Amino acid sequence: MSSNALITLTLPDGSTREYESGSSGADVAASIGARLAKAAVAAIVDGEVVDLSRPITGDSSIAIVTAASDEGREVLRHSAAHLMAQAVFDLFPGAKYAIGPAIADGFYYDFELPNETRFNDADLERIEARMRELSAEDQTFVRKEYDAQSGLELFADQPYKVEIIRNVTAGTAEDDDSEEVGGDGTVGVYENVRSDGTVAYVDLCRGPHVPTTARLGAFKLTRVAGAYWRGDEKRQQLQRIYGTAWEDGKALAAHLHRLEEAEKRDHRKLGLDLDLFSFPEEIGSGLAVFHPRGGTVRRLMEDYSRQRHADGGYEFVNSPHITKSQLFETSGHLEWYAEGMFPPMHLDGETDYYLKPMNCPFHILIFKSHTRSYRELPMRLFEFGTVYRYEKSGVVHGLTRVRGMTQDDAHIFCTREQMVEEVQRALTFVLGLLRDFGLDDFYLELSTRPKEKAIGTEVEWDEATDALRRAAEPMGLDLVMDEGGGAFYGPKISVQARDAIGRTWQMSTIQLDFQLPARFDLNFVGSDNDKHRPIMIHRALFGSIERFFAVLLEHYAGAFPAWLSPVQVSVLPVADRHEDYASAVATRLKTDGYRTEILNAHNDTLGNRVRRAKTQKVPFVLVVGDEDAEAGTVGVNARGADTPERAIALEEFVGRLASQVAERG
RNA sequence: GCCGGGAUAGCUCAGUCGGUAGAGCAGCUCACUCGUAAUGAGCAGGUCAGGAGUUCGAAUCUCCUUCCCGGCUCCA
Repeated sequence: MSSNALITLTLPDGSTREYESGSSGADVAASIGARLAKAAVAAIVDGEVVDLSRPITGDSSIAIVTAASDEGREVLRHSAAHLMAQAVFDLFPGAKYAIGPAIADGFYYDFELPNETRFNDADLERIEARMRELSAEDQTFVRKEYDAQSGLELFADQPYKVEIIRNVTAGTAEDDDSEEVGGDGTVGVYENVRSDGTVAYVDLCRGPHVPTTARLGAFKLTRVAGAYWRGDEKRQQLQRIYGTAWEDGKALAAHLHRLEEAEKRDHRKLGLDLDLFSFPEEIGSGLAVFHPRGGTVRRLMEDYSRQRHADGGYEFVNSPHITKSQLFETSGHLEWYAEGMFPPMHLDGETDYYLKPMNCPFHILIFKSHTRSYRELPMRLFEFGTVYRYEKSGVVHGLTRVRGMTQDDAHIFCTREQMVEEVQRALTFVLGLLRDFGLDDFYLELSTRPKEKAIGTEVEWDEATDALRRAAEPMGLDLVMDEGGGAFYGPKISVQARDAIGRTWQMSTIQLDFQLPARFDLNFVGSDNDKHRPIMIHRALFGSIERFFAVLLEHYAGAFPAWLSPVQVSVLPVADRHEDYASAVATRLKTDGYRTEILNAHNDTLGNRVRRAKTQKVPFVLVVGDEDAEAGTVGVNARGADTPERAIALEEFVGRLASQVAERG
């Protein structure tokens, strides 16, 4: 093809332009405008994101990627990971590098340092400073392609790169490898080239990258962490450095600001500030106590849940916290789940006792206490069951990951014919319940048979998994697969909820189980007078009350809706002489069951008391003075309202509060 | 469990070179009695997470334990 052959490129707006064959994205950007050329970091040619410098040799569609786009930021972050690795090599000679992808909001790179050296926080500053120097050198990212053999030679002293190349060429690539190498057998390599033409850094990489390191400025290294090679705890632990990178300083600052805002919602901080719960060191890791205010919220959650379960056809049961080991031997927990259990209590001359990590075996025994008829099915047994799990020390986290928790747990015993309908019914039930608590953005996840820890046959698992899928599909929600994520006894559907700032939380789980009924030899008498084996559905809707509490706390940033607020109304007399009236107002509210406190004038100014109530995120602050005592009114300062209202008739306020609470607002 | 970082008053934090601790807020008392996000003064509050070691002397240096934070793995 001659150098002046023309190609036709189609721009995103549908217009076409002609260029010389071999023109690059950079040429196209420059021909459109100087500003675009400056902002460009990559190009999308026929749907594929490529380097700006990649020559285009045929008619194509093209879009210029600027840094301020999702694709652009990904390129930026991936390039920043290379820059970081280069800085690490400069400062830590002999380092080995593994993988360094872009991730949500940032990037990381995994390293192995010689002599078991570890990065510390001070190293992050040095590495970041070195990155800035390298960025200032304006090194060019240059793509090269090699065959596999040359690639292996090039990275001969880099065992992780060698493993990646071998995997790709052997066709056994793992997911991460596609970040690094193209799928066509060629090994893509990027070099960072200095202005004098020398090569400063080489990496195995699919790309694309920004044109030069000077494009990378708005970045920050955030933390250092251990990470297992291939995410496998049986393999080498590497040193991972996380960073974030953005199109400009303003976007970086905005990101850091978002992190700060999310920190303000942290349930651990809010739990302290609002006096809801604590984790006394004396009790032990992952074991919470709920204070009166937190206890109130929890009671309200439980009360509402009980009412819904009663309406939903559940029967209430109760079971102890400990049991003889035999029960968990029969259930398979001691074989499959022992590492999640607290060690046993040894009693002289008796069998061992265990704290329960799950409620299911107990509910099974309740089912088994009689001969059951098909007429009793589906039997739905519900309990707020407190369980204890020996979580590994590094995973305990606030209320979302604890060692003692209460599940809103139920086990549904039903026939094979009923199971799809029962799962569907449970899904509908949970979505309604979660919506009542103010969550309304969901998707579903279907977790399948674990690779190693699973009981039962493939056929049973397939049937159970298929039943869950059939139940989930009509819900009209996205269904995401989670291969290998099921429990040891059955697959599960989990409901994932997005909160007010877009984070997702695993809430409810619904599991279908053919195994435990068999292990416990459960049966019921059918209409044919024969024995049949029931199916079991395990389901917890809040997940755990502790976790759900944390999710709500973060979702609402501590400002619980009025129906859940530990204190719904604070009554503030303007001066001591209004105490009697304030007391009368409070009594009136308490008569209707509203949680009301009085903040008296003694020792404290009105302004400060308003502040205290507002800080505690009380939904309604009532200020009562001479005019109110005279007229039977209140001043209403509603949470979130711009200005307080004056002279509202007490009964009018009560009505307003009543309707808000009734609507669970 | 693994890697990194931590623990000083109820909370947030300061504490220099190793010489046994300090502030603000919260609490209590008194004064003030006030109409919508911090009135003033005073008082009290600490085995510096726990233990061992080094030292004439440890909040400070070393080791162990507990607990917390950020990740990895795991998970409701």
